[in-house]
Amino acid sequence: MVKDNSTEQKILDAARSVFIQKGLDGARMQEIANEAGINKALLHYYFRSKDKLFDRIFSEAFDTISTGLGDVFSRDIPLMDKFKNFIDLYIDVLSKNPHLPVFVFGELSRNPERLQKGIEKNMNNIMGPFFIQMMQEVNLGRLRPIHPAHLMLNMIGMLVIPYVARPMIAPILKQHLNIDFQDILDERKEVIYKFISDALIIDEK
Amino acid sequence: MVKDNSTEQKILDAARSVFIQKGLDGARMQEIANEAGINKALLHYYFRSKDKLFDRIFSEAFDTISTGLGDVFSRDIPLMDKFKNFIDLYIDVLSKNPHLPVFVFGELSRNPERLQKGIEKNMNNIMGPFFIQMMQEVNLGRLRPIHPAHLMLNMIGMLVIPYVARPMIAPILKQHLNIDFQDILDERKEVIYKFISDALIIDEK
DNA sequence: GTCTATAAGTAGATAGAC
DNA sequence: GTCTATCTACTTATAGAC
Repeated sequence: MVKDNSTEQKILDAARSVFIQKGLDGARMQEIANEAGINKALLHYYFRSKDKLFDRIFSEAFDTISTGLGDVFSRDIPLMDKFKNFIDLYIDVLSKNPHLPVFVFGELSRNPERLQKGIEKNMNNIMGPFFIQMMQEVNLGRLRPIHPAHLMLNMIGMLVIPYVARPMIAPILKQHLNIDFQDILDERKEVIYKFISDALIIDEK
Repeated sequence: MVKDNSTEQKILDAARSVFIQKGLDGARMQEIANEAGINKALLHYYFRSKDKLFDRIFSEAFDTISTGLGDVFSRDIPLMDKFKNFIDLYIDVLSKNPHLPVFVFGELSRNPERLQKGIEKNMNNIMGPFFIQMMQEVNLGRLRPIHPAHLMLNMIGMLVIPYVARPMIAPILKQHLNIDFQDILDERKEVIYKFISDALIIDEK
């Protein structure tokens, strides 16, 4: 993540930290300057305005959160392996960037025009073949029928929810059941894959 | 929702609308005053400060989003019926308040101390019996084993994700597959219930 | 209760020295 | 490139008339 110790890089690291924690409206240029160990004027020297600096951070975050959707689903492997790879990859990304979903979804909901154009073009080549592959498995009687869009929603929901709802759920689990949320997080990969396998795969006994 | 046309109620309606759309930091007292058809001074007359007004709105939102967790799970009915009731209730709440999850999760992630104390106490009476009921079904060989905490995460994730990620997913579905997101939303109740049924229930053929 | 006017503080952004 | 000092605009909050 950290390329070097140049001022620009220090600014980006500080901006990332502050923007993701406080959001566009809650972030202060002064705080970013402090965290970068410089002053406000230098921020404006490198990035003309708060909005421009934010755009940079948001684009980066958006790229991170849409990682793998392309790579994983375009590989020529069995469907369930795609799901497994997707789950593993996504949990790894999220565990390294736990606040990313709230940040991206929040800023996107207040300003949907931020949606990047790049993603959409790449999608065409991915979604088509993936949908066809799912239809085939269904027709072969190996998968219970479900619309691919719903399945993707289900997977993404199960993947993202622990990070999004953590401040709400972690205290409840701890207080009433003495469960550490981190233990739950550690089990998510296996649990989610098993859950969708059980839901999808038709047992042929 | 609207009790009467009193000034206080007009303020609360306006504040709810603005705060949920823009968040605490993005909201402006002037905008709330405009939307309520009054001036800023009157806002401070009714609610001493922006923070106090926000607290009121957030508490209300938090109550709404934690609706039913109690009612549904404490009723003495079969486990799968509880899930079905929970899904139906939650989707109804969300379809009437589609921006609530992003709002609550966002504000809570920036300020976890907002978590209400009330919820936690009620939880004790609910979670215990529900967990026991699940264990029994598992021991009877009717449900595939899964930790109740994971199951709840899975359900909540699948329920909430369409509303949270809508600005990101809706354009993709529309552009590449010509699917209206509203059609997906209309199918969620049935899809989610079927998905968890297929995942949980052991077929006894 | 409701208004106008204004105070007090803070934000992003720039000027200009070094 | 980096700094200090400052401008301008905006925001919450209050004072005080009606």
